[in-house]
Amino acid sequence: MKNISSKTISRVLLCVRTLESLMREGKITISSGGLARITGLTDVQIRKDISNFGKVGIPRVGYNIRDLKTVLEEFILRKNVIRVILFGAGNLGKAILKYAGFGKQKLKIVAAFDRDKKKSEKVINGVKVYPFEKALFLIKKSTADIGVIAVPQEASQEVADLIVAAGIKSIVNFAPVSLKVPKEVHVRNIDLTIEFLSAYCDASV
Amino acid sequence: MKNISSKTISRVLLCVRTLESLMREGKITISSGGLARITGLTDVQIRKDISNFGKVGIPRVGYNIRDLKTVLEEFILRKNVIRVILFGAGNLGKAILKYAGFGKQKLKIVAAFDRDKKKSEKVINGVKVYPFEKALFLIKKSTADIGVIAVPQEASQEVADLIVAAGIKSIVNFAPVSLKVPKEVHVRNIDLTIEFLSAYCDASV
DNA sequence: GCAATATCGTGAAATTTGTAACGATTATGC
DNA sequence: GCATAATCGTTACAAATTTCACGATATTGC
Ligand SMILES: NC(=O)c1ccc[n+]([C@@H]2O[C@H](COP(=O)([O-])OP(=O)(O)OC[C@H]3O[C@@H](n4cnc5c(N)ncnc54)[C@H](O)[C@@H]3O)[C@@H](O)[C@H]2O)c1
Ligand SMILES: NC(=O)c1ccc[n+]([C@@H]2O[C@H](COP(=O)([O-])OP(=O)(O)OC[C@H]3O[C@@H](n4cnc5c(N)ncnc54)[C@H](O)[C@@H]3O)[C@@H](O)[C@H]2O)c1
Repeated sequence: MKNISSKTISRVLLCVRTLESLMREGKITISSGGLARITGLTDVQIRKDISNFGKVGIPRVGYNIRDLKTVLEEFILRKNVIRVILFGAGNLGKAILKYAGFGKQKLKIVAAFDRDKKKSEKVINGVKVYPFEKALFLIKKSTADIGVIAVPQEASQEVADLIVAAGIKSIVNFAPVSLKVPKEVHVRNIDLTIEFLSAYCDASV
Repeated sequence: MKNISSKTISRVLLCVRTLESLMREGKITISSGGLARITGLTDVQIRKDISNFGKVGIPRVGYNIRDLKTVLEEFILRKNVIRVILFGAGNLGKAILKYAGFGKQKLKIVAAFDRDKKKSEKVINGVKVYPFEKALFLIKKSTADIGVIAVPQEASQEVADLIVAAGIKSIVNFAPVSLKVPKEVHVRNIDLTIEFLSAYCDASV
């Protein structure tokens, strides 16, 4: 398969989300132009992204929504359940644990860890919060696909090291710190401060 | 001034965050190579980004941390306080309200709104949560720079329309919905589902 | 059945973004 | 003071990404 760029992946996931929403509305087909109007992407971009995965469209008709969703998901997700492990059950971690929307997609939070005894040993929205000390042992037994870091910045590198040691290859990092990880491990940083400031700057600069 | 791309802005904000951290450590100067090692960017990219804003560096020495930070902030932030208005004081909204880190940067949450009577009329971390009905009136009086949407997806377009009506030009949208806004309004979408899935796909596809 | 038309898929052109190379400049050590 | 070395700023080059243009194809209406 061709190398799919990170930008393409984000756009395709946006399309998948939109296709799901169209399915819920009972729609059967959608054109690249229609998807473009909803998502804010361009029609050509959508067709080109889709063309990475084969020929799914029907000229003069567009795409069958269910088929397109299936094809896109098969190529980029390729698993029915993507297993997430969460570090830090503080303000942000709890919001993530309580969010029902992940399950509707293929994301499943399989465990959470917190160093604070008052927070661990609880169950939030069906997910058990374990004490941090047990993390390495438990993670190694149950392979996870993604590690999410929602701990204070001082602890974030230590947690990243543990995630790497457990053999997990994807990290989502909410701490405002640039993590050091081996190059085969992929980190996606979400620093909300930077996101907010970028939103402001993009509009004003 | 030249047109600064959105990517440059994100990188510069990352550098500013790093410079702050270096200042706290008591460092005085840093080279582009040093910044590159910490941030994961490349030294050339950093020098090129900085060159958008003038000549701040000293050959053979690098950059004075305080000076560089000042120059970068002056050019891209240009305000001492960036005022944020938050919609939705649910799980995510509360996490945002309780986060102390925004204030250390120049972000200030000036008001929050929630439709649920049980949540409004409270004060969280010094920020008052108002009932949603009062939003348009209150926002128009106190101009804000950014509107943050942390309401359920059904309500997100309605809230976006209100933010637009209040004359705010930047939106950060956490709802998994593509908003319709006039083209002069800038939307930054943060769909955590897509972020998590992207992190997984980037590492595996 | 056939012309008309909407839409797909795609190679080529244009634009944007990132990289490499290198002269210019300043501190350091002798 | 002068050679040396580190680092900046910038120009030229390369790679990635987006946009354009258009041929191919399936449906619709007559
Ligand atoms: N809340 C926000 O809106 C927000 C915004 C921007 C950035 N962040 C960043 O996200 C991270 C989490 O923020 P928060 O507001 O949830 O903080 P928080 O203090 O509410 O929660 C952090 C949790 O991590 C736990 N913890 C500490 N060390 C740990 C370890 N080694 N392993 C497991 N758990 C550990 C703490 O006990 C605590 O429960 C921070 O790095 C913060 O800078 C948060
Ligand atoms: N929590 C997460 O980790 C997470 C993850 C991904 C996406 N999201 C998205 O973020 C948004 C918020 O998520 P949440 O978990 O905080 O949901 P939540 O249900 O906990 O909170 C939503 C809040 O918005 C309020 N609200 C409803 N309509 C409103 C209106 N018109 N104006 C003001 N307030 C209104 C509700 O009363 C509620 O308090 C949702 O769109 C969700 O899909 C959240």
